[in-house]
Amino acid sequence: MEKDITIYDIARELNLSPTTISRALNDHPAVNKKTKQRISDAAAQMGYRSNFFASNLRKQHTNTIGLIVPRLDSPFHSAVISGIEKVLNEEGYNLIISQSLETFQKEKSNAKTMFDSRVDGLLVSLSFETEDLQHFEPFINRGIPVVFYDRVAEHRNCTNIVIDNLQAAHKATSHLIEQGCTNIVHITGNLKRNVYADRLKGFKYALLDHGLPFSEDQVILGEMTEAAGQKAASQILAMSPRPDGIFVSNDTCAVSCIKALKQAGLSVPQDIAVIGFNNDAISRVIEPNLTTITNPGQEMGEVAVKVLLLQINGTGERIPGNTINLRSELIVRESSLKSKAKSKKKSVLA
Amino acid sequence: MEKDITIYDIARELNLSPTTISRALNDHPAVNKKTKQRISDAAAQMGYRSNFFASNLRKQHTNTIGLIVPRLDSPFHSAVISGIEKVLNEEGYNLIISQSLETFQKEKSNAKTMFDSRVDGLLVSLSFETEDLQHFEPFINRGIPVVFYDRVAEHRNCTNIVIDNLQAAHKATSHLIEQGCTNIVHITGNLKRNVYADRLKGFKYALLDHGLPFSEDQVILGEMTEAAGQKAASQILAMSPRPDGIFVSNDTCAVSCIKALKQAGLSVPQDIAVIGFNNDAISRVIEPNLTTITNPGQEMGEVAVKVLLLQINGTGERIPGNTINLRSELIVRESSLKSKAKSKKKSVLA
DNA sequence: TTGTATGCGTTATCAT
DNA sequence: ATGATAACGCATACAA
Repeated sequence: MEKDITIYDIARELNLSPTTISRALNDHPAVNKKTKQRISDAAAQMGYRSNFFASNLRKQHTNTIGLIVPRLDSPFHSAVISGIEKVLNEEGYNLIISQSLETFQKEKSNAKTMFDSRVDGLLVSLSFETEDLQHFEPFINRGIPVVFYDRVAEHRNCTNIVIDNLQAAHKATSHLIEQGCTNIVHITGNLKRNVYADRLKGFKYALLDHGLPFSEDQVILGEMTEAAGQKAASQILAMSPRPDGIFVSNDTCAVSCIKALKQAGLSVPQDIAVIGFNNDAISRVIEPNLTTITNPGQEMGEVAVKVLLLQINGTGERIPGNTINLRSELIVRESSLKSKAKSKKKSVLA
Repeated sequence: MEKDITIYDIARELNLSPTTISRALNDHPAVNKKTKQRISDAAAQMGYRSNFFASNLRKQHTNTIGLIVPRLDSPFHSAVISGIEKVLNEEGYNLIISQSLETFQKEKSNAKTMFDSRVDGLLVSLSFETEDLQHFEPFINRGIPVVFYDRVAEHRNCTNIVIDNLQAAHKATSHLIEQGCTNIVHITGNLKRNVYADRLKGFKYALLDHGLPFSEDQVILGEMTEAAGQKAASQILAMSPRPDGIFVSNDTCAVSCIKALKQAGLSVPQDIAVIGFNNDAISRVIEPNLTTITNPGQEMGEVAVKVLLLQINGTGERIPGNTINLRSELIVRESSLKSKAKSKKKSVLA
């Protein structure tokens, strides 16, 4: 349990002032190259490590950015975090993470913790239940940039990173219609969240654009979990006439729905075509493979953090109320392919 | 951009000394109850927030713990992190995370960052390539506790949190043998890592215990990725005589292997029975559903961090070189059930 | 190019 | 029960 060595120790060792040591270690231009070298050698040799806390205390910033995420154990958010961590690590920033577990309450308390931790910037994907953005005001008021991604909300000064959910949903729904579906159900999440509200809009507009009727009965709202998918399936099975297509707002839910449907003796896509969302690994495992929409988590994380860093090191540019759209596309697999589907024997057996 | 308010501001406001404010805010017993109340009211009213950095600088600890994990985008590690975050959040600790991406190099650099960040404790699951534990010595030497989980290594002073991989593998292999398999292949990862080495041992011992021969040809080493599963499948298809059972060290790999096998016209479990590892969601989606072994990620995370916290707040107990075993069990599903498998028509169609 | 002096906000020590 | 003072390690304004 040795003692930490400080710039004072190095200064004494080299007969220099602590100031010079500090400057050299921070690569200040006004330090002699040779002195700089001597100092960095000595520092390395003596096992010096900078004290973040003293430095932060002095500089009034933390080199830490905060992330509030609905849940950690989701393939999409894992990918996002992976992207964030990658960039941040290269830039020498630290990341602190907390999960809201989809509750407003927890999200508020997380925000408070982040604020008290004096993060230099905040990355947020909103919980299902979040009602307003009050809890982020302290950041805004102090000029601490906040960037929302995926589950976003409009706020002056905050940038949003998203995909075009409306368009994606429109594409998915249109695809179902082109496959011959005329009675389509949409399973989605809490409409407070843009992602679900926008997908519902895209769903509606697509029906409209193809001259199909829309009624509220065609929308099933839920938690988008495995259990929710099962429950939705049984609701769908009870509908009459039975729907011939389903557009689900995530793959987890779509997959469990398909499982339940198959168990009930239906065949996908012949009896019901299904489309999911996110392009999780699971979508390539379910049989039939799931048609879905890509949601570039890793890229979204990278972009979000880059935008945040840009604002932190603000070279003036503010980008207020701006939204950045990332590309996403429909990946067509068997679960929606009514036309090309060979009349498999499986359908008979079920 | 208002100015931060400090204990001095509160002190001035209430005509007290900063010392008393500090004590009150830290719930020091030697402060009058009523004064305490006045102070905490004033603090709340004035919007005071403690400055971690000043406090840390003074107290010489950070209330932050570090986590080094092979990859963030894995269901198992997501679950672990979820567990860790949950406990830490309750205890008022911060978590900083970095991923080694399975390389020794990156793990070393991560460790250095963590050390420079002056984490109060470190949680680690080793990368594939890690050769030694040198990079953790600085922590040990400074009395900073390090806890390994899942991918662990023996080290004086460090606690390991694991499941009994040997026993689990033994159970899995025995199950295959009981199902009538006599020519079993084991697909696993880098044997530097305990998890893979122990599973291989369990595999061997099970064969031995049932009087079956073992040869090195029965072991396929790989990255345990989706691609690795495919590759392993083609190797298996080229073997003669063809194996009738496979025990795979993770579900991702097992699933892609099954997919390839099916594509080649084989039926699982009739032609080849398969068992995976981890009980990821994907194991309940693949057809046939995958027999697998539970690996309690969330619990492992919780236990690991609790042990770490115990050592940090060291009430004397050291638990050096100790290992904590968590329960895990075999979950039997269709992919290994040769005996009960109805001769499905699917087998004929393939 | 280098050095001196000071303050960042807290907490520990030692008084009262 | 409360207060005065110093110290944690660093970075900057100012001086030389």
